[in-house]
Amino acid sequence: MAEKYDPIELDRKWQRRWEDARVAFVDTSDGADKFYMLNMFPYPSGSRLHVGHGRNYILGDALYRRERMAGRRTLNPMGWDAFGLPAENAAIASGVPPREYTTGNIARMKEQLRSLGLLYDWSKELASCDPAYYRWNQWLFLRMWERGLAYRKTAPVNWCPGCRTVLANEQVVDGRCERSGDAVEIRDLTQWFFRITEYAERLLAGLETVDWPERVKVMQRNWIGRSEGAEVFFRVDALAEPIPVFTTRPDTLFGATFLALAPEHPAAARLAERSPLSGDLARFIERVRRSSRLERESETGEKEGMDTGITALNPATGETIPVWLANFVLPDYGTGAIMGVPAHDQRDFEFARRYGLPIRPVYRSDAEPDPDAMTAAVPHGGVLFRSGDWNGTPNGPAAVSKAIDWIEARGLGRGRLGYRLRDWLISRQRYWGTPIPAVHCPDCGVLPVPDEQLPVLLPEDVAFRGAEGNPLEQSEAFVATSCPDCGGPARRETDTMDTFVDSSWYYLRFLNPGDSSRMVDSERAAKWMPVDQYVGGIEHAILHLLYARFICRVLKDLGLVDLEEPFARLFNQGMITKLNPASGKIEKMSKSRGNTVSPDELIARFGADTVRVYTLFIGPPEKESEWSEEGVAGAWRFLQRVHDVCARAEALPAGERAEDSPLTRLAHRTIQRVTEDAQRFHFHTAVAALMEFQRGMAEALDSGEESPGALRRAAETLVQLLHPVAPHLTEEWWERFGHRTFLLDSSWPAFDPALATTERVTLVVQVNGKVRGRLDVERGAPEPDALALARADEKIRTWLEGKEIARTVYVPDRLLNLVVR
RNA sequence: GCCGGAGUGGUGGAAUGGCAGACACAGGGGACUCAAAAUCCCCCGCUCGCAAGGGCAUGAGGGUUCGAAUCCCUCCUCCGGCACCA
Repeated sequence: MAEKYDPIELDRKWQRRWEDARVAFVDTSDGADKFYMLNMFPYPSGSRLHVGHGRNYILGDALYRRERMAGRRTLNPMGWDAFGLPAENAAIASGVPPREYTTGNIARMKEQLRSLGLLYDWSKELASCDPAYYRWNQWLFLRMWERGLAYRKTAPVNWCPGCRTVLANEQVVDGRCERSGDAVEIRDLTQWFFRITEYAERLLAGLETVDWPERVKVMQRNWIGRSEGAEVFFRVDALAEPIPVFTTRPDTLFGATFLALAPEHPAAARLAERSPLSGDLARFIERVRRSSRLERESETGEKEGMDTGITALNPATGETIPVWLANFVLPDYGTGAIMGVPAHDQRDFEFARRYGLPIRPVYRSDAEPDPDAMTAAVPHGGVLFRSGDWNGTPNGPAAVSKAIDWIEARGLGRGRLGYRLRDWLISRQRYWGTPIPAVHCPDCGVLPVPDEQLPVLLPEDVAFRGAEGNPLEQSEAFVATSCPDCGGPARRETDTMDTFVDSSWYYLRFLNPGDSSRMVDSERAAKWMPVDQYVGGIEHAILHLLYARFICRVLKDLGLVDLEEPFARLFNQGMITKLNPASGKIEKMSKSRGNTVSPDELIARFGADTVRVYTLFIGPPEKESEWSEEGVAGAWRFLQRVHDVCARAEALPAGERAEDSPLTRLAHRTIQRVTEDAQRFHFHTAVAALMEFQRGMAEALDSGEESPGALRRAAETLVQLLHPVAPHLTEEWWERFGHRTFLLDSSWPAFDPALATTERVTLVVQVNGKVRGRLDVERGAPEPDALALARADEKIRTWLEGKEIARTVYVPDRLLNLVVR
């Protein structure tokens, strides 16, 4: 046998070769045969990657190499989502400046990616903390400000005490900060927002056009939360302006027996002043405002309210109804005010019962519901009654639109859509992010930084003391500026942008990373966008993916790109899990749980190819899979065997034409299987097919029944098909088989459908649907032949004894079913 | 509660209307070796049977079909999302 398989040496050799040749470089000025594939760019964390992270990149690299061999000019860039809290926290903890910390992490992480044999077009590398990058965040912000898409408002916002900053709605999970887990407080603050709600309809519509996992699309639809309804105006006797109410059931307007306002509603305070219960109301408003999100949203939370003593007019009945403040009315959904229809809405019902408010049913199925006997709201159903002109209208969408028409005709309101989606709060009271380019002038107000002054640089000579808050506030050199309008002394905005702004357009920047003249190269974007295949974790199902879709639309409206959906196809890889010795349970692999496996040691011992083979073989990539140390050894053994069969085939002469032989047929069948599996990312079954192929080759080498040419060609096919999974070993053999160019640059093998089959097939014979025998027949054997063979078969004959064949079902090359009586 | 996904040997999984368990891992047996490691070969769903062979089996129950892990209905369990959103 030839020399031993030395993966460490091969890793070194081929990683250097690929790098020296800049194999992954793509000229993006040319869009011919383009394929843009992208892994979500990572945060350069201070801890080393574990094999769970590795799955994402290995899968991406295998896809990249496969697409490339299939003949596409494939772009596979990499960059760094380099702003964010950990670097700043590290600075507070250890005094290392965030930039230095981040740069060091990037270098280490890059080396780790390289050691896995991952190929990226590093000529397009970018880092979001680079002023050459983040200046375009600022430029975009200014354009959005001009169009009213970026704005400042004072509102109750989410405050994370642990992170000491506000958060977007999307970053609050179950009332807690998604990062730190701290309970989120509600504070009234003046903050910067992006008007994503204006794009709600377009964001929903676009979901129909992308090839994404259904669950991600469902999550986004849920998050946007569209509902159709109407805005109805209620005249309030103490106020000049009527109060608008959003409802999805305007058809129940005649059943509205009270009006309820969120305590945060701007009219609430004014009502309190005019109310005889002024003091009590003010205290109630204060108490509700101070409650945490956790309390406000908890399911057990009591519905609490207070009568303002002021009345409104039900616009349909003309009756006087009381105006209440209620804690269950949310300030930032709809109009922050509701009409209470206790007969047909469970929440309103509970509220009405608690405070003795009247209940007035307007839908009846058989008998009229008795308000006094009701123990719960009556579902909408039957027909309307006690509803004037609408009486007799059956429940359904027609009733709703009839009501809207009626309301609009009388000027009492209008049809409207409601969304659960809130505007994106982008300001952060932290240092390590893009400075928001605004100036506060005592005379002129809040003004944009002029374009020519961009970028507003993040100062790097600041002190990190922790509890004192954003170091930018302490940096007089940063804060002190002059007003762009009057020239007088002014102060800079010290909030920075949510880092999700950075990641919402980076995929475009890979096309012109060094371009200091513009944010996006529209021509190249036209040629290369959208990203054909995006790969990343499910944790960004809403956050990053929603923001990126939004910003892409904004860029379209700015005329910079001509598309709405940046990511045509999305793939979410499943997590890697492992037994956690601490808890005894199988859990997601993570540093904090202490159940990580480092790829570094495995690479040092078995080489990168083994880690790649096992990672891809572990299971279907979209599902979570449990890491097993023993499984790694299996991958290693397989590569060893591949090495052995290649070594045995090395000395054989390359054959001329493919002759028809069992091995050739196996090769073509394997090409077909691997090609199809790779197309649906199922490298685990592709590897299984290659394992069978390898064994078939070993047997053919032993038997001596195959020609040298067939053996040698099979070895080359094996090496080609295995390349996306195990690039180092396969490049080595490709070279030793006499090829002068990279295997990576070879053409993916094509299969001949006529050869991707065997000549003889096993025909299953069933009697009454049960398998009773198997026949070895020639492919394409006609039914009478098969039937004759089955009748002649001794085993099958015993099942037919004394029976009459009533019917036969014949599926050529597969099965013969004899139905007997 | 609503929506989405999943449930197959000891384990990861394969098969998406036609041989259930490919390919691996673990386990058992053997070869090589003074021995060990490495490597290679064989066995490996449950059950009845000396064997030949039979029966059962893809969360549970029903249905469609010549034939169901796969399609339909009812239910159970687990995972994920949304949920006081008017």
